[in-house]
Amino acid sequence: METQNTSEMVKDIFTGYLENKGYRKTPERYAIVDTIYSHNGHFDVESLYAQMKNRNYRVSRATIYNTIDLMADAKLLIKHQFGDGITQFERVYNYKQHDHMICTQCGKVIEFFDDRIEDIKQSISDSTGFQIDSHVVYFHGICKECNKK
Amino acid sequence: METQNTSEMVKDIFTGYLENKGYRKTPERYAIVDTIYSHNGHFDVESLYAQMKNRNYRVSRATIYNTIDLMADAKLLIKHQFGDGITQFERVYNYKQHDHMICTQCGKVIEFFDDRIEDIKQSISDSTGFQIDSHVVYFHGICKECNKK
DNA sequence: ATACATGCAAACTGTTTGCACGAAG
DNA sequence: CTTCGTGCAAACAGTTTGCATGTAT
Repeated sequence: METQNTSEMVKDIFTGYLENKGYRKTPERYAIVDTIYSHNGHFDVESLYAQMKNRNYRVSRATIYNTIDLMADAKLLIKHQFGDGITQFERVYNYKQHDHMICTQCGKVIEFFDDRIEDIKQSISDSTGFQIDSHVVYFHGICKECNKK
Repeated sequence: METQNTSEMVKDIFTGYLENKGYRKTPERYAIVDTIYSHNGHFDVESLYAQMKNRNYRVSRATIYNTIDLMADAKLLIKHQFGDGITQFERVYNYKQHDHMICTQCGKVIEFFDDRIEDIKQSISDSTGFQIDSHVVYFHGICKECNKK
């Protein structure tokens, strides 16, 4: 099962990260990693907190913030600020590279993919000496549905 | 003088926008537009507020927020959230189209330009029916200087 | 046994809101 | 004269911080 594998892989990467940095392997941290990797979409801290409550995990918001930072550092998730004021996150390991279009009318976020972005990263990196680890691309505009109205 | 022209053009666009929307032409709004277009770089609300105080303009933060929203709507500025929690803005009219690289180590923001991004926008727009008005591209990584250390 | 991580609540910060006053139309 | 915009301060929301307790090492 593919999901199973991803989940295991992520746990291993995270364990390696913690060991490497000398951080402790607490059950709370693993519970958070697990919950995040149990679904694909974007999420914010508040809904993650609610979801973990539902699963009967007892973790505080502070620990969620802390663990999210660790995961971002370990390249297991990425932070988004689409402009509505709420910071969103999404898992990044083994999930198809993609970018986002945001409708300025209805707020919908649509994913798209274009591999020319990798080419651009390569050449900018080559010409500037800036080592590019990750990227974020947002296209703002009016989605198909809103445009019909 | 080129700056003079830009400033005049922007004022005209803004006036047209206000008239079109039926909003009032208040001195505070023009003072804010003027101050923003008196420099090029990124800025946040707090530093703009301070700068206007120095110029002896009396405007409240609330009015700054309000006017910034109008300018964004009029496509005279763009909003950035580079990830440090502070929302930054930058003028956009008659300023070379560019994007940003953010050093995750020292926080530096470097501008770069690549016109292939326009090609991508075009083809994504064609294939999805999403009307793309503007874009934001962030490359995250380690800048040349930090990489030397 | 010794820090480090957690939970909780209080503190903090950037932004929004409500209201009375002032000015644009 | 009417209504919208402003200034001010209070409210708000998301995030960070401090401290006592718990627990991984």
